[in-house]
Amino acid sequence: MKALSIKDIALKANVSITTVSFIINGKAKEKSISDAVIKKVQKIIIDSGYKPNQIARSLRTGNSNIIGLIIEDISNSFFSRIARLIEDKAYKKGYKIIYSSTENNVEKAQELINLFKSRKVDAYIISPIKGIEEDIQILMNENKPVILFDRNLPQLNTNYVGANHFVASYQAVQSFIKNGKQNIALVTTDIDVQQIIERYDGYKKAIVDYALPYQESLVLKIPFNQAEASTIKQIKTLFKNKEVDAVLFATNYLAISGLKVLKELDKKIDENFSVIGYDDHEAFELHTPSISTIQQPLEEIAETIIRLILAQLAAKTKIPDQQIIIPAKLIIRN
Amino acid sequence: MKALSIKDIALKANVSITTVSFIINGKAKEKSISDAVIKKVQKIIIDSGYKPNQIARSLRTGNSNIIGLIIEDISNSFFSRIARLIEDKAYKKGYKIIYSSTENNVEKAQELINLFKSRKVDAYIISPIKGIEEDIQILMNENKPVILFDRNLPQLNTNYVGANHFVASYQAVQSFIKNGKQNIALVTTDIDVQQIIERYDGYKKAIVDYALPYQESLVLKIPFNQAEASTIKQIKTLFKNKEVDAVLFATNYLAISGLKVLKELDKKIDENFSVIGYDDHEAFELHTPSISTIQQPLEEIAETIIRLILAQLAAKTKIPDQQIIIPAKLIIRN
DNA sequence: CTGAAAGCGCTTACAG
DNA sequence: CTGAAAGCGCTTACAG
Repeated sequence: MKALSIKDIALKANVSITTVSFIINGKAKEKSISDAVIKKVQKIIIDSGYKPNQIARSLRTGNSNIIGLIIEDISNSFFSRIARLIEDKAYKKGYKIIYSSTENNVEKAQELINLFKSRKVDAYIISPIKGIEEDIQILMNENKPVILFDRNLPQLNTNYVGANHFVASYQAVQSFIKNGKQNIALVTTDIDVQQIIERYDGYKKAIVDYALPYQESLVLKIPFNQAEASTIKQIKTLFKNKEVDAVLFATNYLAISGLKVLKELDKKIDENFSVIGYDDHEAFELHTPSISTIQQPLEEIAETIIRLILAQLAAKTKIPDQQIIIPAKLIIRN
Repeated sequence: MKALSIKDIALKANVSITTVSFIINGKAKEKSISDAVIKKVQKIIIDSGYKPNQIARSLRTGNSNIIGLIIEDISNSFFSRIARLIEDKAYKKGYKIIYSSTENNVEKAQELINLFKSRKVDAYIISPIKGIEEDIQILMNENKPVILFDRNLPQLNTNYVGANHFVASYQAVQSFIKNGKQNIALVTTDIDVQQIIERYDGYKKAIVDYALPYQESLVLKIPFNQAEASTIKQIKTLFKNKEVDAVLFATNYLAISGLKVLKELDKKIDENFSVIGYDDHEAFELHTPSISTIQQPLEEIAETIIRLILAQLAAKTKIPDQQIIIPAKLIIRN
């Protein structure tokens, strides 16, 4: 059973396909098609259940009403929540999302960009990784709207939407210090991206500002993509260091691993040992005791991304790129 | 800067676009193109960075190498994990995924199916909802591969991959009973889909088989899509019923809400009060005490879905639909 | 007020 | 061993 085409509709209605096309695209008035013809054609379209072939339309017009979303890992709740919000908002404006996970792998990210390019996506929302600067620059040269989020690539002059990680982690450490903590650890990843480096910088700056000794041994950089068992082992070693009286985790999954370690070690979170997580996670609030965390304003980030994208898509000429930094919020739970 | 087309490559290589097309599609040998020409054209393609326009290819061939994934909500970790696994496996076979969330809304699901249709996706993976039987039947009539997962639509004779929820919830209740529980509650949703009904049926059957009184008042059917605050209120009322000594939650998010209630009420999970969750969640293991749960074998489900899809896509003729029921696992943590 | 025709970038049956 | 041409289903400049 072959799908109907615009030709079939034109035939049934005894008009040209031009006329049908104008009516479908709401240009009937503008092209002064008679009301009678409009009515007739619309009825036939509805009765027959005809749906225009978007592929043909894309080939002709060069755009697709699809926005490509490239993220690190859809199964990470930070990304899946953002994806859902972006999807909702895009959908309301008539755009669909194609997404894919890079797994933090440069080759996969490049392939994805090429793939999206060959599918003629109208715009790109990318949580980028180091090493794809050039590919992104090419997109920009082709005048495609590109919005980076979560992570920025400082070499690039793109649109960027992200949280202020430096300030957030500074404040987290500050709150530890104000509660009398002296040996504050940071558990972070070894990936070399700005938003992770900022978290480290904020941590270090707070330590220094408050005249605490900076101790290299309290900073644990977990290799990205390693099995959780190894991560747990490394964190365990850190926690066995009796000095540590507070820990800031730089990502939610590291915090989860850390909490598992605490559970295994039967080490309590109390006035002698404090924990702050990142990006929030349902497990944080439920944990006994509840875990304080740094929350990125997901709704606001998604909203801003879509706003920028739509502005770019609507603009006839290139609008200046914007770097939008949104404050993250330290949620103290105890 | 316009993208290169096959014409540009043909021009540069001084051959016809037919020849270039054959080479791109690996039909050069079969069409006995000379090695010299193949080499020359391939070099030009690589040097120029030419990528075929997939939109044009799709229009011509009628397929897209895209699989449409329609789920309830990507931000639910059950779905985002499945999505990630499906994406990985599909990607390895050269297929991309477009996904979208239905939010359990029939109109949105219908729109999505139409949208995917108009984009000529090659196959559909759908976590369906009641009310789209007809739309799915139409896809099947058009001979498009369709795999339902998570939820089945019994009226339809489609491929289906899902866990055995009846047995799983039966076993959960059985384990409560063996531990001497007498007043076992079920917190479930009011959505009228098979996989939820099965969980209820398994619960009830176990109660009856073990000659416990079935108590309507211990079954809480939470309206889908209501604000969590209302859910919490309803669960709170249930828990204040002093009789309840065990609870089975039929979904992970209901269990999360339930755990929040227990925390608020300061009600302990111990030998007097047991809890089993569903679908697992990182918070379950971390919880104090750890929460037992029914785990669906995500990897196996994703693997099976992709296997069925690829078999269908490879088949010249329609292969019989299969209903594959995979056992779920009761994970006891305490 | 409406239509014939070109063209988007491919694939492939047919011809030589 | 290789190419000219039709056609996938649309949109739109042009003509009347």
